[in-house]
Amino acid sequence: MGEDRSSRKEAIMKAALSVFSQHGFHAARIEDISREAGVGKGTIYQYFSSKEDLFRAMLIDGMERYVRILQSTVEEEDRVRDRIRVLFQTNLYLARTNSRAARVILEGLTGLGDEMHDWFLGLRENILSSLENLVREGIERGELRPVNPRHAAYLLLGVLHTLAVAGMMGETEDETISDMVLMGLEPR
Amino acid sequence: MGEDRSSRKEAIMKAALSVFSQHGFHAARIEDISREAGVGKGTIYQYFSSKEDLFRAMLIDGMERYVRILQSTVEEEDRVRDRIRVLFQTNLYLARTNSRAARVILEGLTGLGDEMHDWFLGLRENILSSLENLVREGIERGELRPVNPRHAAYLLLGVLHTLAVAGMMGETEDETISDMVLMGLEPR
Amino acid sequence: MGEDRSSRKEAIMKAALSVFSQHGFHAARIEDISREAGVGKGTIYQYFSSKEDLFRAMLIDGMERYVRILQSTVEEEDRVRDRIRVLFQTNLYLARTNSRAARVILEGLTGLGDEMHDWFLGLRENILSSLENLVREGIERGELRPVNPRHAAYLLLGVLHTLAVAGMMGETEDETISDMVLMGLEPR
Amino acid sequence: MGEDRSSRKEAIMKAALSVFSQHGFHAARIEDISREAGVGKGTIYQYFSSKEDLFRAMLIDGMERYVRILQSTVEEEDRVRDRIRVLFQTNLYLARTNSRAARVILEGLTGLGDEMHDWFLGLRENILSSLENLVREGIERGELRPVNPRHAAYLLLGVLHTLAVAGMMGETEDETISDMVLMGLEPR
DNA sequence: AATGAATGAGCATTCATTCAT
DNA sequence: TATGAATGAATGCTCATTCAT
Repeated sequence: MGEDRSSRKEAIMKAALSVFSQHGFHAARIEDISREAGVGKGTIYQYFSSKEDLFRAMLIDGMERYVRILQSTVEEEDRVRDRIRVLFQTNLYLARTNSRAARVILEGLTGLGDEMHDWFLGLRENILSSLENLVREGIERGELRPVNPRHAAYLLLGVLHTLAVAGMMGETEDETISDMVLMGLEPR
Repeated sequence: MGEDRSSRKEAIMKAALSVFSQHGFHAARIEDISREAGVGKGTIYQYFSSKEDLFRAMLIDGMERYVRILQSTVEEEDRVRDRIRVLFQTNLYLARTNSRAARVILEGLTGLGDEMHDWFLGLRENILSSLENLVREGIERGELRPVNPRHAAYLLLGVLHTLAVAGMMGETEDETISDMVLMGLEPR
Repeated sequence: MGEDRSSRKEAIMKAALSVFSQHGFHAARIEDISREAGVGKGTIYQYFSSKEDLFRAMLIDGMERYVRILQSTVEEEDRVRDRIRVLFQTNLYLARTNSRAARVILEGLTGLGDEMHDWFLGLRENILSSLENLVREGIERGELRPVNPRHAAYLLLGVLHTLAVAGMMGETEDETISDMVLMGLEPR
Repeated sequence: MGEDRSSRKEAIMKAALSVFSQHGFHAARIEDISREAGVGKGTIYQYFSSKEDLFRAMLIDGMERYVRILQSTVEEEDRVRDRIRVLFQTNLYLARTNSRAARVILEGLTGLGDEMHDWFLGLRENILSSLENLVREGIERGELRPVNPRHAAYLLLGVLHTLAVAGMMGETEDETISDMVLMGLEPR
């Protein structure tokens, strides 16, 4: 029964991602989400207190999945430079294959109240910390030039973002960009 | 008379920027814009055919101003590396001082039809070309390492975007990022 | 349940007839209809897709009721001349007692698109055919002079219309008109 | 100058007839009328106090023209039966060639206040009186059977109306109807 | 718990009318 | 007198949310 609840909630969130991605927050209709989820309209309100609440939950869930995928990918590599490289690649790949979702996530910040804004800043800070640690480790191992780790983390995040936008836009960049960035970071 | 028309239209667009920035497209109400512009509700429809038309006009106008400011700033510098540096600085400064506007512009891409999407891609392509030319010139002058100019342009745009988001978020990055990027591009 | 739906739809159409009759199509407000029907504004849109759709449905329903009443009245008489006489009488009676409804129905033809226009022509043709058959039967039975049945049907419809307008206007004609018409049709 | 005023007013009423005929009262826009009349929007309010006032004036003017044409046609004939015959013919012809105008006049009665309703009843009464006199004269001359003149007038008006609707609908009746009516009225 | 019929707040847009020029 | 830019009242329709079943 707890299973049922859980799976039903997930079905709704999945449908929400689909519908919000296609129409954006305001144009998406609760009824469409309920139909896509295969539940009644009222049922959604058993799991989420409002449309906005559902959007928040979906956004948070989506982002956390996204970050988790990136993390797991990174952990498979040993050398820091390879980690950065697969980070870029996977990021681009995900953005390409989920361009609609990526777009609605980018949109998600506006008009959704300070609570979300703060949550987003927190998530961003987490990612920056991870990247910072990655750079610091690279420096310690001698794989990267001794730059300011915080600033390098910003640079990496920026490129991640750019590649996401590029993927979203349907552009097919190869990995030369990451090479250039790494060149700026590598020793010598 | 042409002046009056013109100034009234500008007043409306200015008010639109303000209101759209605060609430986003859907939550913004025409009546609020008209009040802020100091005109009647109906007057807006003398200059713009719909809420969406007004939003589009405001977005295009805002972006063109933004790009024009960046261009004029760049032209004041002589060396390519300095141009890139002021480009980053000005971009960050503008994003910081117009964070609300920057946010609505970033949001602007979603859900506004293919016409806008195409216009945006066109603008993006223009900017990329300019950056590409900048890099090419830098390479010719020996100021930059002989990288693929197109890819370098992508990198630069990405950093511009990132800095804009950083500025938008109220973060106060210094210019170390641009230094790192430039290190990745500089000869040797 | 089907009952509930049905009765609610009927309540709305009844209220629509009342309100449209009082103010005409454009001046009638959906909110007034919903109030008179005792339902919420939105409920109307569960049963009818637009104000115009509601008007059409009401018009068609009203006309069909009207025609049905006339038909049932006619069928109670045996002789053709008596049928024509009760046709005129009932028509005048209905127009008198439903003058507002009659007016909005007469108005209904204007500005409602070709679909309605075609529907109306079809209804008119049906009525003309019935009248034509009535005249033909009268001729065969020797009750009427051998006139062109089609043209006689036109004449009868014309008088029906006139009497309807007269009834609508509150005038109280007696049946002398039908006598005159019948005189024009009777043998010899 | 008085001429100018007069001709300008006529131009506006002519344009009003055209535009009201095409769209009906509510859907017609003052601006379209002013454009078609070749005057400024405000100018209309120098001659008419409101849209409704203009509609009234146009309706009255149109009906009076209509009646005047019918009268002049009738006066050209000598025998009563021929007068009735040309009355039917001209009426049908006018309705055919001015079907749009005929339609808006038929529509005109609804929702325009009691003042118009009264005016219309008065006009109708005038026409009925004329027809009544015509019938009376026909009886005195022995051209018509000694029927109740008032009731015969009703019959004639009814046929006029029917023929008008038929003409409006684009139907092409010949004059058999008038023959039938006359048969009902002729002596013996 | 699940449903979906019912609800009504909310808003873009139109257009008759005014009035400064 | 003529104009048309400016105005804002008025209303059809949508859709998030509720609640009786």
